[in-house]
Amino acid sequence: MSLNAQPVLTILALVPCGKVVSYGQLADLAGLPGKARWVGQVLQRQDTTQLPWHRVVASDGRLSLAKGSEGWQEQRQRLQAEGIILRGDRVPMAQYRWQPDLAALLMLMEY
DNA sequence: GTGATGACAACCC
DNA sequence: AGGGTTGCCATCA
Repeated sequence: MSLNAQPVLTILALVPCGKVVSYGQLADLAGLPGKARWVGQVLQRQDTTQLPWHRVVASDGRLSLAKGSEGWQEQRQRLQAEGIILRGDRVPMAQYRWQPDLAALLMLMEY
């Protein structure tokens, strides 16, 4: 049986504007520790047009798309549009990493 | 079953 | 900072 991407998509939808999460962090929050790469596959396959897909970056703050590619540029632009200031080609994770608050955690327990 | 692939991550020079 | 290595794991050919 293949894994269910729903939890990942559900949690991604909770990431607030101006904040980002890493693939591994998203996997952890979805109750799938160690499946960071799989999260990447999900974002690539699913229709993310209604989700904040651009708020998912690598653990070191880089955008996991070919540097200079179309998608890379769009993600970069979207992040900046939310007030995120990139340093070089990276997002300063210490400053912008999303830390779910109590309210968010309670929401996660609902589904 | 097996090997290759990738929108990952943690190390180690 | 930049580059290479290793571990990881679902998919797919």
